[in-house]
Amino acid sequence: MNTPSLPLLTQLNSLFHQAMHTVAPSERIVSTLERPKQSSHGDYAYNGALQLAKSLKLPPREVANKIIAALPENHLIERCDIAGPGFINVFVKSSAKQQVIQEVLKHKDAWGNTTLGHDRKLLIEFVSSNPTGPLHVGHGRGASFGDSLANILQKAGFKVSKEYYVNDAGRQMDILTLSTWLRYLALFGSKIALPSNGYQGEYVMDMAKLIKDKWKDTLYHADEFVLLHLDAPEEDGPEEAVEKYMDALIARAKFLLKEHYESLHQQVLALQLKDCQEDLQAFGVSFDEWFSEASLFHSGAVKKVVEELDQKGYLYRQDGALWFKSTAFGDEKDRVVQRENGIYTYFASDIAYHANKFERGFDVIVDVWGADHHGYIPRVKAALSALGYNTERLTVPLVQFVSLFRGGEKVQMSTRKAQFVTLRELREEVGNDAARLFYILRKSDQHLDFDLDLAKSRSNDNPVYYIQYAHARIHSVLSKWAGDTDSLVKSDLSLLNLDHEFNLMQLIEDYPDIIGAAAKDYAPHTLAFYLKALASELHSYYNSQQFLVEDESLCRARLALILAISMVLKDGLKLLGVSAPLTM
RNA sequence: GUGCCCGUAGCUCAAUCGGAUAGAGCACCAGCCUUCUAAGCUGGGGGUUACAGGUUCGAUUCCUGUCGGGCACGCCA
Repeated sequence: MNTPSLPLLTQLNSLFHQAMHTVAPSERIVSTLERPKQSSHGDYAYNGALQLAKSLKLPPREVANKIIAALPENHLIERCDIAGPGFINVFVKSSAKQQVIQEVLKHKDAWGNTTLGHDRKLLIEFVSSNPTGPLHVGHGRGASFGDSLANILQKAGFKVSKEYYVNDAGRQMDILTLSTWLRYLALFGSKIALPSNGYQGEYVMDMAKLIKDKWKDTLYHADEFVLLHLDAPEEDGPEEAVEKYMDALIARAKFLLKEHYESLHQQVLALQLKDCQEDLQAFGVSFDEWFSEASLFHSGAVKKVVEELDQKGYLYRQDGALWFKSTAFGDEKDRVVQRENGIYTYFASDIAYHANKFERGFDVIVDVWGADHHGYIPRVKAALSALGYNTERLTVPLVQFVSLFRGGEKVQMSTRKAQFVTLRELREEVGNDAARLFYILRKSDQHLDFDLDLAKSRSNDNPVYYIQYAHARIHSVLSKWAGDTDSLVKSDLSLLNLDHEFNLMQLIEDYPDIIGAAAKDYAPHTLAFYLKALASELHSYYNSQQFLVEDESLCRARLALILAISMVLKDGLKLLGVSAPLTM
């Protein structure tokens, strides 16, 4: 029966599925219809005959004939041609193509929703930068990618939770706390230099000032007490000595500050987290959960998960440390979970964290990581396998590095010297919309060359404006028309028979499949390219035809089409975190 | 040295998880505003998909090797 709310492609696939079943009841061919590259090859092409030919021991073109003959009665297909080695080229009736406009106008921003996810619970973790300093442009890519992907997955029918893993335990936080304290002491005239492996950024001094304002001299200790029996290593000395000196300073801070150390630690963490949250919020990125690493220690989850691995016989002791036999699960070498000094490694808390993700009942778990962490994946999966979890439910899309270009020159960045461009600076320079879009304009696992000049340019070279302009143009026309847009759903769509118009109908017809493909491949860039193509076709149509024509029926039909396009543009941009202005 | 990723037009990148004649944008050349926004449109030239084999009806896509580039190889996170 006719079910108009199903996308055209779904209905056609169903017809061919039935035909295939008639021709070869025992075969299970999963071929689906595709858009051919050339329009002369029909609106859709089917390659099922090619796939079936071998097992039926018949020429493909003959099989194609049988399939066509077996197609059920329908009002969608105009005709089928057999072409090339045995493709079936399907030509769809105009009325079936025009129908999509009404569908979009009826469903509005629900057009494109798919049931791919089947309401499965999905957890996506991204950014998860150490709260030890401002987010930089690399984190921005992870934020843009993760948030856009989360939106797309949600539209594709998953129940999505977004999570940020806060590394609030461990040595890095201690180093930040100490760095802040030394800067604080300097405000009282201290001469102690910040070690080279401390945090050098200006934000550390800002925190120091803030803490001095708040706590006055509560945390002050004279240099001779801070440095008692401690010798600062030479500036270009061995790295090991510098690390040792840092640990000694941290121990000294804990000793001198007593319970105040923990307060300072908490204060520093809170300030950094707040900064990070505000930054991301302004970037249009929000999270459902900020998951604390420290909570895994406090709850005993880390200890528990290590004990469980031990009970299952996957741990052994060597050189004083506790090792996990990850080689038993395909990893290159075994990994330490507890150091000789009794402290758990980051790996240990990460096992506990991922076990926790599984225990919370997510069907699909997505970790968005920087590509430099790719070597870390096998050991996490190994540990989860050892604990009995199905690691096929965990996927780890990798996000590659970002290089900034200004005036054709690469902008030099160095974490060591704290010479990195922050996400905040980038947003201020190019704006949120350009930043969000440029980040996902490349496949995530490819290096990204971010052209700052292009992102700022108000020209046709800039894809952000190009897409937004298409949306604004449509609304400019609609506001000039000044009619009731809700009434356009009743337009006579059979009047739309130009090539441009059919091209546009085809594009908005494809929107659900684009969402599905982007969700399946974890590839938001697919959506960005689609929106560029849709904007391009709209601009082309705009230049070739007048919309506000005297013939009222034709005028309303064309307005219905462009209104539908504006809805898809707006929805797609929203998924990517980009605004859709009504005027520009 | 070992593992993972990548190599497509002069440049930046796509290519519907093996499909038909590999596509866009930039740059270059030639055109389009007394008409709904020219932040736009129309037309043109440009390729041995790094290289060599293999798998099959069919390969940019899958396999092997070579060359070239990136990343990772800690009791760091």
